[in-house]
Amino acid sequence: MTASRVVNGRHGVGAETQRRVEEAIAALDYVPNRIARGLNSQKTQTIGLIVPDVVNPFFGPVVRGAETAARKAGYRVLLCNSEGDLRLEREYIEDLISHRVEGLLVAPASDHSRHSIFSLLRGGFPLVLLDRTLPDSDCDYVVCDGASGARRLVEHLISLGHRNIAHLTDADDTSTGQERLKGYQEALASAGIPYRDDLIFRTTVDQIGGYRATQQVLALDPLPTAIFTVNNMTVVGAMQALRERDLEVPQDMGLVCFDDVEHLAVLSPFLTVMSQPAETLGSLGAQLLFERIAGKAGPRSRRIVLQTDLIVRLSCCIKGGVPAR
Amino acid sequence: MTASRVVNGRHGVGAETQRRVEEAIAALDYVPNRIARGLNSQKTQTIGLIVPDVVNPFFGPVVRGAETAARKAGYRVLLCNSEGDLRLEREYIEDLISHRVEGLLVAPASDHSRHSIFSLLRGGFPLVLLDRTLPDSDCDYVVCDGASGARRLVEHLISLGHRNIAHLTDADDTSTGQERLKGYQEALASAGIPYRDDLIFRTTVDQIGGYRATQQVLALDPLPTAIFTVNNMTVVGAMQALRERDLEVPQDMGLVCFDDVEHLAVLSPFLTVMSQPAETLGSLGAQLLFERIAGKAGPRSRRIVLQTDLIVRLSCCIKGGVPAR
DNA sequence: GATTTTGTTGTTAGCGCTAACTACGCATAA
DNA sequence: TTATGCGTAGTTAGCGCTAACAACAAAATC
Repeated sequence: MTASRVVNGRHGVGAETQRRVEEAIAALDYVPNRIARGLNSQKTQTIGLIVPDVVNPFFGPVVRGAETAARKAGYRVLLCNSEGDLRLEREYIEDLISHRVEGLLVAPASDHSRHSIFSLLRGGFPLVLLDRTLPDSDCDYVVCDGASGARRLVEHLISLGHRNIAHLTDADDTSTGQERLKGYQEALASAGIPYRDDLIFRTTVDQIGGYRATQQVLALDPLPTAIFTVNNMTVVGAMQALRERDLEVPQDMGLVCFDDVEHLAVLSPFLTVMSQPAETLGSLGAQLLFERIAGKAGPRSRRIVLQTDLIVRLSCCIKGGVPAR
Repeated sequence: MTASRVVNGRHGVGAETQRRVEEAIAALDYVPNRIARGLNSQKTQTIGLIVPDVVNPFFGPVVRGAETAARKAGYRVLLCNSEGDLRLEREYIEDLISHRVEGLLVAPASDHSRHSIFSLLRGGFPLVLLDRTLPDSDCDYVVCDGASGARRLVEHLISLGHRNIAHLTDADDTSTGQERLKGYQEALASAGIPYRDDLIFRTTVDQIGGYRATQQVLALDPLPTAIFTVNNMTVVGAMQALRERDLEVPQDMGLVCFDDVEHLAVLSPFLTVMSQPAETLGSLGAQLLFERIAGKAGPRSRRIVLQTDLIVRLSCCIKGGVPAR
């Protein structure tokens, strides 16, 4: 007990005793066991963070933001890559609870994630959703304003003369996809351009999905003059498909997307994008979570919506104007 | 005890009893407590992973590789970003030990990391170094062959006619920097080009460091015809500095570096690079670590050196030949 | 029928820590 | 002197789990 007091810097230990304990600590290379401490305090100083993929240039900064905020709050982060897979996501959640994380930051795979998330976490377990919301959910989240972002992005295309804009998005089971589609529709509507269902291409929002969807776009006649892809992975696949067909961006096809990639932006300032504050999203999410864990949050769920930034580069600005199609 | 047997799927429980226990588990939303299990088994099913920065396009895949391998082995990963800071790195190691991780994967900040790493981990704690080795270290590691990679990269430049090649590297306190410099020197030597100390620019190997060092390069007279930067962050800064001075790559200056960036490679296949198998490095490191943890590894340290791939793109191939300087 | 075996269930203890409390010596106050 | 308070050190118990063992009934064996 006296040793415990010394380790935790509590008062009520004589100077001589303290010295002897410290001596023993040094001699034995003693490191306090947080596992044991956690067992009786029910505090593990650990949170779980589930993202689809750390390598995704959007989620990398999210992870860093969350981890840095966690460190500052004295917490460690158990990182999990769900690969956007519901089964894996569920397995991770279960396992993290078993590891007694004090809270969970989750960027859910899709709307269907709500089954695992809310069944496993019923009973007020501290949870903050990142990037995406879930239907019928009443919990804290931090997301970006996808509708406004998409609207501004598409308005930008329209202002350049584009009328015929394809949109590559997901299977309509994520809040991000739904919001961005909504923004796309709003922009068309306010410009008086009719919405055409055949310009929406649903796919997996990764590189290969973007590639395949773009192949479908390129089968259209007439071709659209621009493509708006739902995220940074899809746009890579789109670029591949365009290059294969010897179509130049922006001369033959305008191209814009959500998410900026920092390195890319410097090395090749090319894509016009809607940039999301990913690192802020991660650190704010962590902050909300720690407030929740500390019981300082109140019963109402807190919803933070971050604004996005339009970054205009070259991928849709055409000197000779938009091709007539 | 009987409940414990059911939870762990041990035999020796009657069918009826098992049913009743399972019923209770469901009714109570019972989730086994790994913390308590870990306390008496001394196994937490957890490893620590320390990298300078997950956002770095090299370390992202390392983390994913390690995490995926860990999941397959039934382990979770505590992720830490050391920011290349020795103090922070030390703090993390201490904390992870306190969290009783069963082993540690570390991409060390620099040669100086060995003080914290080996003082904290004396006594055979399972440890695998990633990406960089440490001087006087006798422990498992997985790295890439930096000397050979750098040599081939510089030989490529030389084969294109470059003779006057600047090299941006770090403060000579990382094995990666030392190896790559060695490769650079070897390539020059075997081509009979004298090594010039004034073409080596030491800096922090991040974007701003690359930027500043390149400004110094551009103060040379005559200018070198190509720059070889030690990694993917430095090259971004270099590109910035070149652009500010209206120097075109490759017409006015050749540019090559270590590390490929996947998205970038597709969106803008521009930089000639030496690509490192980052994800493999992470997953192999994790595998070595789990063998060590399981006691299957033997006392000898295992050293894995992965080969790198030269990817030739446009950033140093000049149609009109190398400018005479 | 007596003994052994087998299968099932329960008990005890301890992993390392700390909240809550007890014990005790010493100084101060009544 | 006795009562009171304070500062320091130590005891007990319990967090949730499981190894090791004990207990017991039913079944198999002698």
